[in-house]
Amino acid sequence: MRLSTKGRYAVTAMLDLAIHDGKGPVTLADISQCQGISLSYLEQLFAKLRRDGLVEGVRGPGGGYRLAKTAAAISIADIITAVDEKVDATLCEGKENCQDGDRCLTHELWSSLSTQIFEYLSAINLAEFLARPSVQAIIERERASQAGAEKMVMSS
Amino acid sequence: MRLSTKGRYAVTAMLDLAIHDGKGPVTLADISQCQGISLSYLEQLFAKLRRDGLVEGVRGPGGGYRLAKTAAAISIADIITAVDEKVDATLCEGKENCQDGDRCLTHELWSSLSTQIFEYLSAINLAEFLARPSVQAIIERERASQAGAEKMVMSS
DNA sequence: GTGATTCCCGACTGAATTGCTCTGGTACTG
DNA sequence: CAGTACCAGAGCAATTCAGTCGGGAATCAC
Repeated sequence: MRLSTKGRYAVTAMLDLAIHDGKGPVTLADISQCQGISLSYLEQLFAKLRRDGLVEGVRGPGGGYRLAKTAAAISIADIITAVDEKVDATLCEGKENCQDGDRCLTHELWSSLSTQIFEYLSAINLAEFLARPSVQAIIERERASQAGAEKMVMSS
Repeated sequence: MRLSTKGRYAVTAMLDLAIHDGKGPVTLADISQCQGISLSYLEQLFAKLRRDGLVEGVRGPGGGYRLAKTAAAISIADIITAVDEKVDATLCEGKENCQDGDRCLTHELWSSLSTQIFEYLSAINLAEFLARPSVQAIIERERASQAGAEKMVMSS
């Protein structure tokens, strides 16, 4: 269980998809431009998200990515474990029993804590997260600035 | 806020110190042997822990490290931030307002989540963690094997 | 069909970080 | 003073991060 910028990119992008859920797929180019990260790097992240069945791609013009499940069925933990391939490859994978016997605490103490963080993140799904007031405020602010830039779209 | 093996080493070592709290300092050589990591690496970690006022060293024979505060006054978050110097240096440090205006979710969504994890880890202190049944079970098992190896100590 | 758009896939790279070693100190105690 | 233990810094192999490049394959508009 790692918690790095890689996971942040993935979570933010997934939230982006969740917002546009039901309103057509979102292209990686848009996410790339908005988040300020390279398109190829995003492609690598989404390849993992796709392998884990979290998103599905729609090819061709007007295509992009959309959520493969409902927003409520995708947890933050799902996203992070998908991209941050968990390397809990501890030195002693359960077999070590600390046989020198003096003062020893094995990794079990840590994994106990790590599991709790994982369960905590598992309890948060995209739909619930988006419904939070603090998050809604950001989205509303986004929507306001989006209306201001609507002249660029010229379709609707 | 990162969550890697570095933090795990530190937390596990600090739990080790908390268990032996009041029973004399613990040497790094012991922790090094038991956790299976190098002594110099441990020294680096403990240098950071000491700089943050979490532990204090006792020099000379019979010396070692002990907690600088009570176990209840040290949270897991304290330990992790001490060794895992937080690099939440996001690209746009609050000033970016995502002005291309289309579909954009900034780092604020992530930091909202990151803050919650931090607060969650802040709420757990060493004393409370050690008092948990699952952790106590491990300690008791340790103590049993320690009694088995008591012949090596020959002092008590 | 043709071409444009978009996803898909793999390899490669420079920089940073991790985990660790080595060397040489300094402070304290018996 | 000799041994134990902390303190400090350079350095190093492996891994990861973030990104680049180049080429495919599916889909839609025409």
